[in-house]
This record gives sequence, structure tokens and C-alpha cells, in this order.
Amino acid sequence: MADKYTAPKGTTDLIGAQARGWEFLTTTAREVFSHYGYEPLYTPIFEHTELFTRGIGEATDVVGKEMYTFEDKGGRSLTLRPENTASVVRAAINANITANGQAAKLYYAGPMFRYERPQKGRQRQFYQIGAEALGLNSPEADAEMIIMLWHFFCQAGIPADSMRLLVNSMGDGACRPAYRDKVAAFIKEHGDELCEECNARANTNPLRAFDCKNPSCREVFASAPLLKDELCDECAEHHARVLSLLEAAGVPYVEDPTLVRGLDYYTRTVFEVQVDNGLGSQNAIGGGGRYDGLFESLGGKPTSGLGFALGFERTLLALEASGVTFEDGSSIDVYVAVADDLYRDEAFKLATELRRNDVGALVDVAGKSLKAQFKQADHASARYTVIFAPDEYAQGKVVVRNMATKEERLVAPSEVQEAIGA
RNA sequence: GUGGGUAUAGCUCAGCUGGUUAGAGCGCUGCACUGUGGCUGCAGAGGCCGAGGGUUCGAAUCCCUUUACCCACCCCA
Repeated sequence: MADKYTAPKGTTDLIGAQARGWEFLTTTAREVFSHYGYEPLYTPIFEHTELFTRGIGEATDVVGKEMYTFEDKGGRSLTLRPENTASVVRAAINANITANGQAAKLYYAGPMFRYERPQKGRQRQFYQIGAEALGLNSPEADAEMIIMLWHFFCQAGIPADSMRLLVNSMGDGACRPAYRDKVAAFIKEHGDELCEECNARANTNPLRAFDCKNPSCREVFASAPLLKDELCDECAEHHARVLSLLEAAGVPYVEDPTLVRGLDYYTRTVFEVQVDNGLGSQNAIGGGGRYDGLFESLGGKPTSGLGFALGFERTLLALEASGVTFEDGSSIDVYVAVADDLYRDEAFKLATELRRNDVGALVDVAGKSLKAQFKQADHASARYTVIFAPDEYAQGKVVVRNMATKEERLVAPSEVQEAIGA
């Protein structure tokens, strides 16, 4: 554990079960999302810093203190992406894929970067899988997005009853500003009963005060005005429709009027999936919402948008807590062994042929004893072991041993594939 | 950015109030079984006890510093 060459703070190598878990989840995502008509989109790991300051919002913690920003050799200010929605929208604007009211459904998977103090379920380089639906403004689109996220988690193996789906509406340009002022006024009114941070939020981002975990603040906020009661008619109707669609789809949700996403771009529908076990002090494994103003903030034409991101590491923790494991997944059908070094060339050749025919085959390349070769075959869970041995090979045959039943058959090397039923 | 904890073999960890060659289990390699895996028995390899400094006749053990990791606050996925 020399610390000379360790991965930087907050980063980790995806190795063993974690690496397999990542492949499993990205594969699952591709399968599930494609059934909803989603296509892959991969954007750069770094972007112009301004994309994030404009897109996510200057007042957010993510932009204010968590970005990995650097200057490149050309003097440009670049930032490692702290999230991917702004990039996807930028890419969509650049490629003009939402021209003339066309919709686009896109998903991605990859690392994000935030300069935070690491802890369980939170690292500086972390992996997200996400989806964005662009150019769709109907409540049906919202419901479909939420259902897809729920579907993904279920498909990945998290028991539905261990998850909790929270849904809320944040209003839009017509109703949120007034509500925002109302909350700010409420905070000022109760200033002496609230913590410092809550007071500070009155000026920066009043809604975030709902996230405060301080018990006494929560108590005060229990009587705060709720956006739910202040929504404009359009937002209220939209929200009600989303909820009834979720209900009809049998996706259990909880209305949480205090759910406030931390990024400035959200409008109307916001949602979050939480679990109670395995995540330490975190509890959100995925979340997202609608961002109808983001295109314009980034210089595009008014276009609605909607999406979610889910945290890979947290999802993995939740899966582990549910007893899901990612065992070594090598698929070895045959182990080709030699009883004498004389046959190593033949064995090597057979293994090569089998692999070309789509059969998983292992052959010893370390000069091990026959016994050691059997052990390897066993550890690889090979279903069969083929043995090149003097007596049998003198008749042009090799031994095919079924490792489970211990039955052995003699066949010509060319018939091995048939003998193992592959 | 602010707290608390931990650091000994590939992995999980013992090592009491300082005492001589630093241990166990699992894993790995070999042998018993020279052409047949799992079980068993035996043997072996693998450690500058995170790093640096100090106290001491003597430090994995005590003190200081440092680094890393973990956990929590905060924030979010």
C-alpha cells in the first residue's frame, strides 16, 4: 500500500465485481431504453466552462464549488463535466436534431466529475447512466420517462418494494417566480428560527431550504407555503396528468412537495428514486426532471427537455444490499488439457479452432502439470475437459470428460465440438 | 471546506500495558495421487507492520508530522 501511485482522491478503479456490475448495468440500460425508442449519444468528457455555468446555474453548489475547471494550453477555460444534461442539449443544438419540432430520445453512460469530499456513495469521479427526451412537452413524456427509470431499476434487480419514487412539480416561468418570492419572504419572516444556511438561501435559492436536514428548520418549514398550492393552471393540470398516468401504469409514487432538485434548470416535473439500505447517508439512486428553459439558456430555440440520471455506484450499492452479486462471468465450455507436453501444439490448435467457432475454450499456456490443469478447468467452471493423452492419441482420439458427471468419451479432435454439444 | 475513525500477507483480520526469527483463516504453488478437478493431510512462496521523524538498550505497539482510505456534516446521482 505504497501511496506513491494510487488513484487520485475520490477516484477508484472499477475492478472485479464493480467492473462486471458496470457492464451489466450499461447493458441493461441499453436493452431497456431501446424498448422506449432511445438511441445512444456520447459527448466529450470536458466542455467549455460556460456551458455549465449557464446551463446548471451559477448559484448551484455544483457550479459554485464542485467543478474541475482548468485552462488548456490555448487559454480556454474547460471543465470536466459534472453532469451530462447540459452537454446533451448542447450537442442537440449543434446538430440541430430538434429542428422543426422534431423529438429526440437519447441515452448515455459514463464518468462525471465533482470536487467533493468522498464518502459512501459519493466520489469525485463517478459514473452515471442517463436519458434525455428532447422536444417533447406532454405529460405523457414525463410519465414515460419516470416509468422507464423505474423499469430500469426493476430490471437491474432492485426489488420494487425497497425503492421509493418521489414526484413533485416545480412550476414554470409563470408560477415559480412568485412562489419563490413567497418562500424567500417566509424565510425572512422566520429568520431567527432558522439556521444560517437557510437564511442565506433566502437570497440565493430559497427553494433549496426545503432540503435542509436540520430538524428545527424542517419543523419551521412544515408550515411554509407549498408550490403545490401555487401552481398555475397549466402546471397543475400537467402535474395531475403525470400522476394519473403513473397510477395507470402501476408505478407506485409518493408526492413530495418538498422535493427540490439542486440544479437550476428544472421546471415542472421533478422526480427521484430513493432506497433506504446500502447507501450510507445518501439515499437517491436516480433522479431527474423537466427542463423546458435549458435550450434557450444555451442559445437554442425554445425546446422542451426532460431527463434523468442514475448513479452507477449507488445503484450497485443498492443491488448489493438486495443481495445481488456479480460473479465472475467467464463462459468457458471446454478446458483443453495435455497429459504430456508432446501434445501442447495440438491442444493449442484445438482451443483456437473452438474459439473461432464461438466455443469458450481454455488451454494451459503456463506449462502446468495435468493435475494443475484440472484445477484450472474446475476454477473456470468448464463444463468439459478435453485431454490429449498418449494411449488415446495413438488411436487418433482424445478424451472428452464431462466435469459434472465424470463421464468420459473418446472422440477424434475434430469431433470435440459436436461431442460437447456446442 | 469542518469533524471522527482506520492503515499489519493477494483478501479478511489477530498481535494484551514496548521485548528478540510478525501470526491465523481464505486464496496461491507443490507433494501424497509421476494420466484426471472439488474433499483431506503435509510442505512452500508471499510483509522495509502506509511514509517521515522522535522517545528507548529495544517500536507493528508510545509521541509528533504527513499521506491515503473510510465515515459523517454539506451537496447530489
